[in-house]
Amino acid sequence: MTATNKSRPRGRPRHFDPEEAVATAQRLFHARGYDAVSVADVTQALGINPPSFYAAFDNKAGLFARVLDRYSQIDGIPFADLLRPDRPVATSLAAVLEEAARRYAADPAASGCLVLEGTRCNDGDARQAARALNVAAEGTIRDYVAARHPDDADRITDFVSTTMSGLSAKARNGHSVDQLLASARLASQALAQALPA
Amino acid sequence: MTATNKSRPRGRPRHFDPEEAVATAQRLFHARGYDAVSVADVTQALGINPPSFYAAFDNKAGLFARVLDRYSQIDGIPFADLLRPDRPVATSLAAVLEEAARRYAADPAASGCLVLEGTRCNDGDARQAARALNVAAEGTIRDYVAARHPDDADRITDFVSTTMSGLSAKARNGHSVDQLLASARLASQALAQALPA
DNA sequence: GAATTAATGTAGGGGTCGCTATATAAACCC
DNA sequence: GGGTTTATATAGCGACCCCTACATTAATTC
Repeated sequence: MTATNKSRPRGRPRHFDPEEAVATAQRLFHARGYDAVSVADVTQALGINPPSFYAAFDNKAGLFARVLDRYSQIDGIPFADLLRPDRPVATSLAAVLEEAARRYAADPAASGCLVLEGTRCNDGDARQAARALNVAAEGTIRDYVAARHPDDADRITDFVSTTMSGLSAKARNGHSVDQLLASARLASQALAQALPA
Repeated sequence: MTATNKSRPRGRPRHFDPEEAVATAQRLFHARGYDAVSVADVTQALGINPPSFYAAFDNKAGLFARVLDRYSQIDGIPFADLLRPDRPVATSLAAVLEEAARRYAADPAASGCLVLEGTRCNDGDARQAARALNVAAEGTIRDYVAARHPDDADRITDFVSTTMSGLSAKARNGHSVDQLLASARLASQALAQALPA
């Protein structure tokens, strides 16, 4: 499967797979939020003891950073695919919002956006890691908009980001996919109006 | 000032004013969020000891309920004033969003909406208290919209609520009043388009 | 005055938090 | 085998969490 068949490293071999561990931790963090997941929760879910955890991930925020990277690469919104230069900016942004609506409510056990929710946790390091990814995503959006609507890039990006934050928050408060989609489409109407093709 | 001059009650008189205490606690909760404020933080800010706190407010969530009531009566958005029957529904809702944008970023030390942020904390009782107020506010909006646009009331309410959640989240992440106002106005464009006067 | 009522201050219980010191176990190389 | 390296398991530290038992103080009523 995922066997990396190099000659084994020196000391005692690991009893668990760090990649699987990150995936498991992602589930926990996404379900309950960073603050509500304790290191004990993680170690128990992994069937390991605290020293193994700290040897592999340094600390709780370190694990969260790994989780955020995995999330943005695997489960995050594929901005590169959606922000296409061959169609109107408003159309691409509408696709982003629609994709957000679908993903944020797709799994009731992991609602909302892990990054956006992470930007609001009570741990400074974890919050900063999430904010960095959030800033990067906003930068991607802003650059895309600026290429054709330079004067509107900032406020359009703010609006899209604000809407996504709202969608994530409402997903966590129980809104269904249909409800989120309806809100996303209403927001997209504003974009279509503000960004004439 | 606020002296309620009735004949004093029986036992030893209180050393602190519960109303002032609620106001102080509101500041703390609004600044840091429910989870990040400890009972020790509150008692220290009030200059009292834990037993006095628990005698007056039962527990931390009990204090938060008092704070939420005070907030929604004094610092919350005045829906009754803004949702006026003498102007277009979309205009009233735009006024609500604009008011939210202004309030959420007015005080950098108390950004966002205390109720909306409270609906996402990690304490069940506190969360439920906040959600009850949120549900009530959404009901007010829904009833107002339904009077003239019954078929659109649900989705419009969802959209307004989602936008407010986004504004609150972004306020807490550092967006300025101007940024929030711009986003609120873009959202209002969608409302104007969806709800013809 | 004595009895009653209620809020106070002191002190700490019981629990969870993130994290670690220490010793042991399991692989490697020679 | 012996020596080295690395991950493990056991056990627990110090800090903080929400909350409370208990004796004391300050007001009332009688």
